[in-house]
Amino acid sequence: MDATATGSPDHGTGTPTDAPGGPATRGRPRDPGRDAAILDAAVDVLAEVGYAALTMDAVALRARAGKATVYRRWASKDELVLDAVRRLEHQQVPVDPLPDTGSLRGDLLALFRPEPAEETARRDRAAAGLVSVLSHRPELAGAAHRSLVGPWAHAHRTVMARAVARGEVDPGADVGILAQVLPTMAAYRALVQRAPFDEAFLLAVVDGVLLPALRPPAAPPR
Amino acid sequence: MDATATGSPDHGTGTPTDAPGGPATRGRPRDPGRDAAILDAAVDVLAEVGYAALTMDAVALRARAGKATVYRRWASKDELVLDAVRRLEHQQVPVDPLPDTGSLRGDLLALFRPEPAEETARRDRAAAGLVSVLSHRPELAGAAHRSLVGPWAHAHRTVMARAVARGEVDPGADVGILAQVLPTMAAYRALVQRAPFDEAFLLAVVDGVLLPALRPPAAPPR
Amino acid sequence: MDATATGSPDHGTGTPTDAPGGPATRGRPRDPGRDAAILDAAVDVLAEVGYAALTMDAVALRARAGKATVYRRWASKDELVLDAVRRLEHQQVPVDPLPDTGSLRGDLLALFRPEPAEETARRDRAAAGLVSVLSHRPELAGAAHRSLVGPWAHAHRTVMARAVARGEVDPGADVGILAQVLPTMAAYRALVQRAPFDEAFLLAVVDGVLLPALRPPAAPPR
Amino acid sequence: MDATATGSPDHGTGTPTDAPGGPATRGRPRDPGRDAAILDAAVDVLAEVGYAALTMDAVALRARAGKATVYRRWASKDELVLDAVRRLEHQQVPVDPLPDTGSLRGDLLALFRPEPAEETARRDRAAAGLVSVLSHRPELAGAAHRSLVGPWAHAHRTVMARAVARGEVDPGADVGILAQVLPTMAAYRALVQRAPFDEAFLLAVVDGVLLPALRPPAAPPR
DNA sequence: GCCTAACCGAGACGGTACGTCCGGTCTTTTT
DNA sequence: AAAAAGACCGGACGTACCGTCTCGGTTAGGC
Repeated sequence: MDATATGSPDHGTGTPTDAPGGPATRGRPRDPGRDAAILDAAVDVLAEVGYAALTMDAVALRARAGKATVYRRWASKDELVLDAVRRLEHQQVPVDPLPDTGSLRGDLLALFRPEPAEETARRDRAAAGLVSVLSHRPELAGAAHRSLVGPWAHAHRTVMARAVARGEVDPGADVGILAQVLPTMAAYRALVQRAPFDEAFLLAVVDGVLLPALRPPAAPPR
Repeated sequence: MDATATGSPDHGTGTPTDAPGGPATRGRPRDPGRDAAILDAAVDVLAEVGYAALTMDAVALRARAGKATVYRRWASKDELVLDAVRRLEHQQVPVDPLPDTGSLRGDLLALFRPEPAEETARRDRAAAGLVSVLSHRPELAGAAHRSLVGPWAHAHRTVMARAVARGEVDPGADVGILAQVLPTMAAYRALVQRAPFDEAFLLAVVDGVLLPALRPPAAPPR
Repeated sequence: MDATATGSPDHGTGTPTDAPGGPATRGRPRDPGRDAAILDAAVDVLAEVGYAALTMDAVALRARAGKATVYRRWASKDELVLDAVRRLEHQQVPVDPLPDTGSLRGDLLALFRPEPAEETARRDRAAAGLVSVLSHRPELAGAAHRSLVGPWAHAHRTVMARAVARGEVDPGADVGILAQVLPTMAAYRALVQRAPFDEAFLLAVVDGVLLPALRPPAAPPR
Repeated sequence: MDATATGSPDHGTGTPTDAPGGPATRGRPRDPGRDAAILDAAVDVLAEVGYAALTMDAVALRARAGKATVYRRWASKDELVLDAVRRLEHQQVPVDPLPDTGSLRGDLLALFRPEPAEETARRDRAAAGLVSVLSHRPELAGAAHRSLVGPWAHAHRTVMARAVARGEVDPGADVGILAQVLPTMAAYRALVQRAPFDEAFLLAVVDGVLLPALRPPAAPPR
């Protein structure tokens, strides 16, 4: 269900008769290399001309693929673009080895790794594409949101929970909502405002919003 | 420059007193009523079928206008839709008489006034349109952002400044960034996430983020 | 009836109150010079770009006239083009002083006056226009035919009648149909075939068709 | 050159054996059935509403074809209409078994075979279309003329030559031009004058022009 | 080692919206 | 009231692109 809803390639492993005893994969199997080639082409075209001017023919041509090969994997332009954007976003969420600097502020800042300018431009074009997809297919909004800010929010939640465990911050803080603040505001910047997500903004949010809201409720000794 | 950048209708050639001895306005002048009729039609169609299915022919037909009359004023579908969205946004000044309940929490909650459901649906469709326009013309992102969250952020800033003046909150708080938190997160919800901006979310942000971050540093022992 | 049917300009001498005692020509009278200016412009445009590419705006622009001024005189593009063609054709029917060389053959050949090549090209473009008008408005076909081949056929009829009176030709000949042969074939050449109406063709028809058909029925002395 | 000049559908790229090692025909081949379906639809629409009101959308709709499929074969409305007219003309070979009644007059009259009224109307609309095409593309005039009057003139020439061989007519007659008289005048009637090509006219030309011009020079004393 | 089904590139296909152009009408100001 | 200028409605034009279908040809299995 998730695969269909989010537009990821429909790898035809599941034929109608998927029952035990009859996988019966007859005929030539799909070339898995085409998936990546098409997705790469889509990312390139998206970054070069934007969503509005992206055509399926152009993607197919650049991937040296036929249009049928594309449509066998993605049901529509929107599905393809959505996956292309995801590929772009996914490969740069830096939360795989979660930083652990010992302080909450250090962790939060470390989660933001500046990227090369070239990559930034790429992401900006992709953001335009994603936004447009959402306007065409609102039912994908949830999936896109989860995929975009979900990992970031999860990382923030983890880092904040560790700070709580360390006794560094207010144990009664609403970590659930606080963990969403920075990812959401950053996503809004990228998708709608198109302003750069620079370090100044990062510091303003961390030092002006998150840390004040999390700071312990006043030390007993007055 | 403004006209081009923002897509507003390109009204004729110059003011009546163009130049000394100038030819003045010759020929039939543009009918200003057509501007409004077309924009209204665009807003209607946008609200009914959304951006992707909005057709210039449909707009022209509903406005009882020829397509040439539409294209004489807006150079493309995107320009027209952008103006239509703007009209929608403009006509809802969110906080004309700024609430003053005496407490910061009361003010913040009062700023969120539930609107009739019908109006909400209308604005949601329009938001979809706006988002799509942004994906086609990223250079308009700044203007759209200012018109969407600008007024809200300004209202929040005022309310917070009053709380500072009352001595209710931490005078050293970064009101500049804090005033953006709720408007930005709300806009993200509406434009990208397509989740309802309901009261639960409002309370979570106010009580979990804004008030904690603003509370005075030296709380009396609880 | 003829004026309306053929599209000649509707010179507004006849206002609704044309009754005796009340000519009452009120308001600014029509500028008769505009008729000629517009017609000249139409002829020029027709000759330059042909019927298909002739636009009313182009004609009005070249005549330095407003479109309303054109439409006040001619009800449609077809009517105007028809008149333009007529002006072109009319001014070169050379039958005003009917030639009288003393012999039928001399008269027939004299009716054909070679024209400068520049004028020929003009006529060719005009012919295209006429033909197209007829395809749009078949009801004008009769009028166009009468105006184009009518004068020529009348001239031929006169010349042949004189030959009959002189006893030069068979008195029982069907002059009615014979007088149409050359004008009709010439018009066909000009309008449809677009072959030059050159002297060779003229001689072939005169010497191969008309004179043989008209020659006296064999002299009594064998 | 021929294809372009005449507007016939542009079938694919080259013959199967294009060049040694050539890429041969790749991709889905053109469906030849669409050619005929579109042409048929064009003929129908032409006959129903005439050239001026013929719409490419109407043709495509009736042929259940997309507009791209039409424009892939014909570059413009004119090209398509020309081919449609040609199809109409082609399918009426006027004189397959040449009549041989024994007399020139009998043969000439027999060449005119009345056709069903329905067919006449069809051809008349088609003639209007042909004429209009000529006005848009004068360079096709020659071809149209050859296809329209060529076969008829050829038939007349044959019949007249037989009469010469029989000694029935003047052996010195200019059969070349005489054979064109009736076809040309008939075509003029149909295309320009829009008068019916009725039997009265036929008899007038045959008895008033052709037979008198062809009669032997030494008639027995009447 | 063949047979067969499903793959692949290429591109034609139906449908639909785009933005342009033009015919004929209407509405200004100026003469 | 006519003239010049030009905006107005309606509708056809030719282009572009989406998603589907159909070619010839290739590439795995299964027999």
